[in-house]
Amino acid sequence: MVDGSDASLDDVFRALSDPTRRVMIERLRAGPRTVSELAEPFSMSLAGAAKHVGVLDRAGLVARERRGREVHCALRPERLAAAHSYLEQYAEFWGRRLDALADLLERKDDGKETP
Amino acid sequence: MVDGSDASLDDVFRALSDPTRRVMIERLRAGPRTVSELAEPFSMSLAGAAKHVGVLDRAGLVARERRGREVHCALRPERLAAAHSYLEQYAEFWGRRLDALADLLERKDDGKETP
DNA sequence: TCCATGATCAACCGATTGGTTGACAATTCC
DNA sequence: GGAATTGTCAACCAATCGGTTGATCATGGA
Repeated sequence: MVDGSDASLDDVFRALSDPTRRVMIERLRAGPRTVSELAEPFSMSLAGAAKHVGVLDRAGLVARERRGREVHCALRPERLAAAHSYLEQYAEFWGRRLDALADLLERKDDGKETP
Repeated sequence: MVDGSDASLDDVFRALSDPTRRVMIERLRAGPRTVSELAEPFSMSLAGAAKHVGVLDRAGLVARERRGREVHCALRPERLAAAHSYLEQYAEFWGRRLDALADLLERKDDGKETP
């Protein structure tokens, strides 16, 4: 179900709403990284960056695994796919309605019974 | 550019991270709605709901247009499409890597130079 | 063995969030 | 004109967020 009240989407979209975290995710596309490696591009304390990784973890977007004294992180695609497929609901909309939009606003609202 | 530091994605994903706002967006798929109509399903003050509409507006996800004493809202697909195409970057990832993920975590990290 | 490294944790801070209430403005209807 | 409807605005509140610092802990390398 791709329902609007799906609580797990809250966390996924929230996690994606921060540019620091999006950059982390993008770097993880190239393969696993340690927390320190993920933190390196940012002028930020390690603890701060590790918090971001924690958010990504709790959102289910990355998996952390301790290996010795370092923690390796890998991208988990499932939740990203969930967010993607949520938005997919609207693909039809922006294909079909792109031009109709202006009219709906400027003229009378004719859309209420047009599902 | 579908870059991680795109500031407008911040607002879009942030707007999508709230279930109230996702429900509003989904109802707008069927056609334009007034602020009151959007507020109706929720046990929340009108002012509260109107704030959510404001967030959606500032994120570029809906367009508001005052018509008489009511404000009509319509879905604007462009930014939704932007978010969708951002996630599209990863479609390749979850296609190609779905099975590789477990290995990357359990075994040595072999992914660093595999873009 | 000693020390530097990698990471987490707890406490704290200012800013933002989601929500409320109350006042207000504009429009519509009688 | 007067009253009800629709919506915004400002102020406020508790909770959360993004970030810091300092302490701690385990591990790895000299």
